[in-house]
Amino acid sequence: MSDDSATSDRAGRRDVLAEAAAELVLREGLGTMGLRGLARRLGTSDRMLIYYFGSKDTLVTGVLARIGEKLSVLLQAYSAGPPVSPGAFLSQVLMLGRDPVVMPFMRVWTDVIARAAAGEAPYDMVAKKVVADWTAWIGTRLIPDPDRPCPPAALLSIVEGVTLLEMACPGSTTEAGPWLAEALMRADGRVG
Amino acid sequence: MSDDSATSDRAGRRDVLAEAAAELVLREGLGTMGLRGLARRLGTSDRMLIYYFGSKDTLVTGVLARIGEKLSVLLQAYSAGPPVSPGAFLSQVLMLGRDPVVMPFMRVWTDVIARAAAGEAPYDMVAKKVVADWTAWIGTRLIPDPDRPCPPAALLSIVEGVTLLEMACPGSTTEAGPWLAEALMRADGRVG
DNA sequence: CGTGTAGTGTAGCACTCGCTTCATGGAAGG
DNA sequence: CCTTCCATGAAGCGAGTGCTACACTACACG
Repeated sequence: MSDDSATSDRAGRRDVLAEAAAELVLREGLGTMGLRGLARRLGTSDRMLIYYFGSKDTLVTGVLARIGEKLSVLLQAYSAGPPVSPGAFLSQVLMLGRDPVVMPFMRVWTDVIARAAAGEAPYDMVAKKVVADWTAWIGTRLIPDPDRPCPPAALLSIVEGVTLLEMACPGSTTEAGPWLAEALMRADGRVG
Repeated sequence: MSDDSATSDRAGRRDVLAEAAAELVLREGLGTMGLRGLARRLGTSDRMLIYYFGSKDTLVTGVLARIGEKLSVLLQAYSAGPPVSPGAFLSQVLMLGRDPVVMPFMRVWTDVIARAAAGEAPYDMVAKKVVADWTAWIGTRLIPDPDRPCPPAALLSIVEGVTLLEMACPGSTTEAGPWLAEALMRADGRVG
């Protein structure tokens, strides 16, 4: 019950498992989320995963929520600067997406959204929150433009599209990212 | 025993099944590609699908190839005009993607690419060809720009991203598409 | 007629999936 | 010591998957 023994009670053990699963998913992707395989990699059993999480769906949503928290901590560092134009933002985010620390998060989120697009539960629910969080964050990072307000979903679409294509056909988007960022920056400078 | 004849009953029946399956997938998505469910909707049995196609993978690739042929016929009509700028092209394609006839194709291809991104066979192989075909077609539709050649994958990324986000969170991209097209068109007009 | 052969229905195999049931070990508490 | 209850392993359930073995019909050909 004391803080140093927080890992000995049930909630603590569940937390440890969720954390380990989150690290595993970031490392190896969502394809590892079968109960038996996941349990084996975590050094436990499917029986115990159900025991601690109740169902696979709550396990998945819990692990993804934890991954979301990790990412939001990471993004704090990038939210410190001043708001920027859509083109500059896209350039920053595409650069950020190639950071080896951030890349696993992009891949997991894109995978979540892809599964949601296929109608797979519980990813469809998670995806709604992920998209909402991303658009909110993007909104705070953009210079407000009363003439042509940039919908955050526009930039999110580009990031998701580039990430998806890169996952499906590695190397196919090496030129696409920089060109898009530069094109939007050209558009930034073009006044109505 | 002359089944090497071009119009053998067996090849014909397989063709009929592939065509019906293609129509079904366009109508209801790739989620309907389980052998038993697919067979039931086609008025036959899983036993017969394996009999005519040999395996599910060849069935899937055959059906997707047929869908690709259908789309390329559709796109012929849009390949008649002169090449355009990236912004104009994006505007046209995003409009095209809302055409009720073309939309099912976009959804299927995006689903294929999403499954490929997850490493699912045989979609990973199909996706490579789909991406190659799309980039080739986009390449023929763009005005060559010696200064800033637009990588076709850039426009494909946007189209895939918008489609994916729209499938996962319907309505989330209603403003994104037009804004992106207009931004790229602004960039088109910006020289140097 | 008999013999083959192409098409098809029925049942089933071997596997994976999420999840449950049962039994046990072992520590906490009286 | 005995009881009680939490954590865990072993096995299994029911439904799903792609795919196969077998039997049967209908037709072709000698």
